[in-house]
Amino acid sequence: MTSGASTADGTRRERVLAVALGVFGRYGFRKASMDEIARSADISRQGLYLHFANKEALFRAAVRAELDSALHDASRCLTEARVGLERRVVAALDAWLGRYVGSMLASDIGNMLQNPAMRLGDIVDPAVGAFDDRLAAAIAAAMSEKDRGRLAVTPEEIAMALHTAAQGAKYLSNARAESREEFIVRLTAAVRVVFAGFGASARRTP
Amino acid sequence: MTSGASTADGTRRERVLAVALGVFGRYGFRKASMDEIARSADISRQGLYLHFANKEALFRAAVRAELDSALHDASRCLTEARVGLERRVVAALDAWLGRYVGSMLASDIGNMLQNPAMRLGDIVDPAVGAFDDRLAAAIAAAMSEKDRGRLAVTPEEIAMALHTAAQGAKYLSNARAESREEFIVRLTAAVRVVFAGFGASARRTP
DNA sequence: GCTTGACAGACTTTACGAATACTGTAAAGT
DNA sequence: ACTTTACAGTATTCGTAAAGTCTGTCAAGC
Repeated sequence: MTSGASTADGTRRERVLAVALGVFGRYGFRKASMDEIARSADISRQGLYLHFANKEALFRAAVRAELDSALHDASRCLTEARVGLERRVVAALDAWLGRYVGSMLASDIGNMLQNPAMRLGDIVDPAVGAFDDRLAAAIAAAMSEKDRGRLAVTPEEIAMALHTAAQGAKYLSNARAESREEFIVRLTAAVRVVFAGFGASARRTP
Repeated sequence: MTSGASTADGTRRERVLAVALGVFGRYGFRKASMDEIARSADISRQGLYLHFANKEALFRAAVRAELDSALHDASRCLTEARVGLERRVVAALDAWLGRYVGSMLASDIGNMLQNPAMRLGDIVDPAVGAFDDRLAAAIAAAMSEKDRGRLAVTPEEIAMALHTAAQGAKYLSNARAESREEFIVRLTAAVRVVFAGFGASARRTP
């Protein structure tokens, strides 16, 4: 096998993407330069062009990798064994939305993702959908049959509402220049309320 | 009495404040000019200085008036007779946060209010507190004694969570350039979920 | 009680050429 | 599989100077 190649390739690629996202996050798409990214990743500028056709392709790949990673982390939080639903949901929403809260990136990555001008819908929308699906699945799994009949809302609706509330907590914390801790407090308060009405099955404490 | 004066004063003042808020909202504090505000309000620029010491005083007065008005509207929504709590809460949150959703004001008023650089905390914080209080009171009033004992969260916590969720709905609708209708759909979905667990008393339909 | 006109000083915008930086491509080297 | 060097064409930044705008204040007038 020409073995080491593809593995080393993968690691290097990942490192480049992580570095690139940091630079894009700090400076925004326009002001981030290929040269700065290359230097930060300790490769030549031309090395970047061997992996990515152009600046936009690199940016989109970095966003995709970041969303994959966040989705993976959030999924892991949701499937944690022996932890109550409420805690798992808070952890997952924090992994999904809280990453850059309080880090005062000049042009916040989360905002870039939502900005229609960036045309990232084809990358972001499926990731958001996947997150909502897993959140809904975790909620459904924790709901008893009884709950499912009794409640007027579906797990999907609960997941959407939690996602909306988490977005609000993030917005408020960002707008008021709060720390990630304060974000988590806001988030926890909202999640607690959503689950407060849903019986003991949802509030099992670890 | 030197009667007409003070009444006419009040009306004129209100008109000026409404116009000023529009101009501040469209252009932001810096780019909004006293001249533009004066012309839009059909008075002379110097007339403004007879009522307001300077640009900042005018801005703060306009913000105060806007918050008073929004708080008044929201309160009215909350005390509407013969309407279920859920609908009243949606209407109140829409009155409180939804006013400028979808109106593509260059520098959205809501964002100005949250921006610490604007130093509006002494005006905004009490108004936000008052809104939360009234929201909590409306929720408390609709909760049966039984509910109050059964639930693990207070009306105040529920109000805060609803407020956070509404902020999230607003952020998402703004970021994605959605209309106010779409904002209300998001908002309603979140409110429905929060109240879903809280028994029939909260979901009485009108 | 409000208007018009005028004014100083601070600040912003515009214009413009020179300097610099960036992207994307290519070729030669290790 | 990557690096270095080089290059064309374009975009961005920088320094500077002139023109313009804005705030806040004053005086005179109805």
